[in-house]
Formats: sequence, C-alpha cells, structure tokens
Amino acid sequence: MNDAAWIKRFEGLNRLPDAIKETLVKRSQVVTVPGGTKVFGPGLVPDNLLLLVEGTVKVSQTSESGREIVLYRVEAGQSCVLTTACLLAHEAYAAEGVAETDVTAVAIPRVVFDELAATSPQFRDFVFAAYARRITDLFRVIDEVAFGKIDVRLADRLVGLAGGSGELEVTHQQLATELGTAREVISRQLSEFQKRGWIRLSRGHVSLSDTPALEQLAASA
Amino acid sequence: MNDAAWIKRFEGLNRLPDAIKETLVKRSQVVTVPGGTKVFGPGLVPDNLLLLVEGTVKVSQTSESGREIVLYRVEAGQSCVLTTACLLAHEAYAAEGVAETDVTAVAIPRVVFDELAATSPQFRDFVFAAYARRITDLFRVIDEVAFGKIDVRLADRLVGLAGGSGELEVTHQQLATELGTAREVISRQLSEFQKRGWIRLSRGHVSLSDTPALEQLAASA
DNA sequence: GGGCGTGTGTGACTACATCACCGACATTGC
DNA sequence: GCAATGTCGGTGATGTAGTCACACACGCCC
Repeated sequence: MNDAAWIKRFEGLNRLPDAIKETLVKRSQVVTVPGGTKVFGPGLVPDNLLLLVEGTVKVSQTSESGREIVLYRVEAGQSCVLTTACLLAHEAYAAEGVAETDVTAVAIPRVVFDELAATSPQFRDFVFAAYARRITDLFRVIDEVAFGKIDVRLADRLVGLAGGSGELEVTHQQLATELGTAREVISRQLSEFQKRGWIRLSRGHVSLSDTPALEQLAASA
Repeated sequence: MNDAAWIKRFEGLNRLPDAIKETLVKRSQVVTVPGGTKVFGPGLVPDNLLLLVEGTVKVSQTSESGREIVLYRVEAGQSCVLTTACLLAHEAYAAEGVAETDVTAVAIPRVVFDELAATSPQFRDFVFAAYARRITDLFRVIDEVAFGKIDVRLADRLVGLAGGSGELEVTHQQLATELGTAREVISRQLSEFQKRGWIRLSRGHVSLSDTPALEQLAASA
C-alpha cells in the first residue's frame, strides 16, 4: 500500500484522519496521461475529481470568435475542482484542460468524492480551499486583462514559464494565447525586449538573458 | 414558523428533506441591510453564508491602481458562496460586495453550513451549483473583457440595468466601473448612442428610447 | 450671488488590436 | 539536391480603446 505516497503531496490531505486517507487511497485510481491530451472540455465531462501528482494541466477558454486565453494552470499538488463543479452543473462552457506535460494524477470517482465530503470536515476544507485558490486566480486574470499592460504581463509570463532554466520553447502565437492577445502584439513586444538585450529570439524559442530586468518590469504592475 | 417562507425562493433548497429545512430555518437568521451597505470586503470577512431573499448585491473588484470592475451580482434567490470560500481561505483579495438596494437575506452561520454540508447531499448539490454558476459568470467576464467590444458590452449592460422601465439613474463613471473601463470611453459611446436616437441623456440619468436596437447590438457579440 | 463638488464634453496622444501581406525556415516527397 | 507545402515571424496601415489634461455645466450650500 505504498501507493499512498501520493497523498503526502497534498498539504490539505495530510491532515485527514488515517481512516479517511485509507478510503481515499483504496477507492481512487492513479492514472497517467501523455502530454497534449485533452483532459476535459466541451463534450468531455470528467466524472472524477483529479488530483495532480506530477505534471501540469493548462486550463484555457476559447471564445466564439475563436480567440483563446489561458485561465490558470493546475500544478502538481493541486486539484481540478473548478471544472468539476462547473461541468457537473451542466452549464456547458468553452473551457478546456490540456495536459502540458505527461501527467500523473489520482482520480477520485464522484461517489467517493461525495462520501468523503459527507464524512470528513477536513476533506471539505481541502475542497473549499482549492476552490478559493482558483477563484482568486480568476480574479487576478480579470484584473490583469482589464487593467494590465501587455509588456508587464508578457514579462511576467516569460519569467513564469521559463522556470529556472531561462529557456523556453514557445511560438509567439502560444504566448499570445497565454495572454489573450494577438500574435503581432507579442512579436513586436518580444522584438522590443530583444532590442533591450533582455532576451534572444529564434524560431520557436525564447531564451532569457536578463531575467532580473524582466522580473523588475513584471513587478511594476 | 412561517418564517420558512423564504426557503421556497431557493430552487435548490426545495428538494431538501423536511428535517433539513427545519434545521435551516431554526438555526439561521433573517437579516436586512439598507442599500449602500458594504456586505463584505477587505477587512470585513463574513462568517455567515448569505442567501438573498430580496434585493441585489453587487460584487466588484478594485485593482491597485484604483480602477474598479463589477464581477457579478447576487440576485434574490441566489447565494454568496464564492466570496465565502474566497474569504475563508484568507487569501485576502480586493473584492467587495455592496448592497445595491435594501436587502433581505438569510444568514447561515458557518457551523450550520458545515453541518448541513455533512448531512445533506442535496445541500451539497445546492452549494456546488451555486459555485458553478458564479464561476461561469467569471468566465464570461474574462471573455468579455478580453475579447468584447465596448459598444456591445455597454449596450448589453444598459439593457440589463434598466430592467423593464427603460430608465436608469447612473453616472457615466458608474457605467465605466461596470465594464472596467474609463469614463471618457463611456461618455463618447453614450453620445454615439444618443446621436443614433437609442437613448436620451441627462445629468445622472439615461433613458432608453430604442431598447430593441440596443438589444440587437448587444446580441451581436 | 460666489464658492465648491460632482458630472460631463473634448482634443491630443498613446497603446493595443486588426488586417493584409510577405518572406524565412523546416519538413516532406521526389 | 530541389521543389512544394506548412508553420512561424516581421511589418505597415488603419481602427478602436484607454490616457491625460483640460474646461465647462449644473446643483447645492453658505
């Protein structure tokens, strides 16, 4: 039963009584999906609550006009509650989740979820905390989209996506989608950054050469 | 015990077993607040779940720069779950709720909420449905702010706010706040609408003279 | 009436989005 | 190798929205 190892990854679940943990482990299933898989979306309603053990899932929304914006990412140690509730309620919405990397996740069937919600106050806390986190994410997105400048937002996103390495494999179009803007806007802005010596560009690739400068710009929100 | 009348207003609660309904009625409190009251916000964390029986609460967000945008409204028959979760999680956020009209609401203390969540699957459904609704609201806001045109958004909001009467008492600044934009933008757009004969303007007042035209524009999203 | 606060109008300017297009590079098949 | 094709990135012109700096109008209160 050392499958139970994953549970340690979830801060909010560690506090659960052992009996509950055991139920959770016994009645859920560890699944893996390869990068690029659509995890949920219009016409693909999940009947499991997913807890991500490894990898990330990008949640984005496509408007009628076909334009797209990234809403948030589900990282290892987090869960996918929002979309569950959202999709369970049948209010079909054009949000979809795509595995960005190979993903290992724990799938908790709806019945088990419900049962745990009934029996464990700590589990309820876990769920509500997860909600709160996502909602504040959405609030931030709204704030940025409504009032943020793209140079600032782009700098922030570049730093965020690059991680430690300072290298990232993305097209300008993908960055545009991240911020819900147009490719040309990103292209021009990237050129500007390059002119300032902050980044170096090549086809499908951006390498950050002056991360601190980008961070400073990002912080000037 | 005809205080219980309010419960009929909540579709999701009607399905509750009688015993649960009784608990709900006994252990909650009907409160009224005058229009203009701040219901929750930074430095004002509610410890009750509010169910609105009468009136509306406007939930808006203010960014660091001082600019504001309306996120959604809680109407009669709806609940205020989002902000509860959000604020319970201590992730202080600059969202606040203000009573737009005199408001009558049922306040369910946190303990009772938790107890009901534990005992009643129907109550849990009610809560999650409420979440789902708000989240889709937020998704829509993001979509509109990111990709919508202001003339369309303004027309939509005018029709929505006017209700049946076609008359509304708002300043241009208030409309700007609704949409998270600048006053000048609204002023110019309103002038344009007036020029087209769709509305008539006076200080602090807008009267819709061609609602269908506005609706049509609003629908062309 | 004169002062004051709030609401509205306007022009100049900047930022971002959109449109139309072209050229550079990579991949594939020959 | 070379041509065909698809993806990616660059650029100018134009439109729409947000910003800045005002000035003026109205209502209210001394």
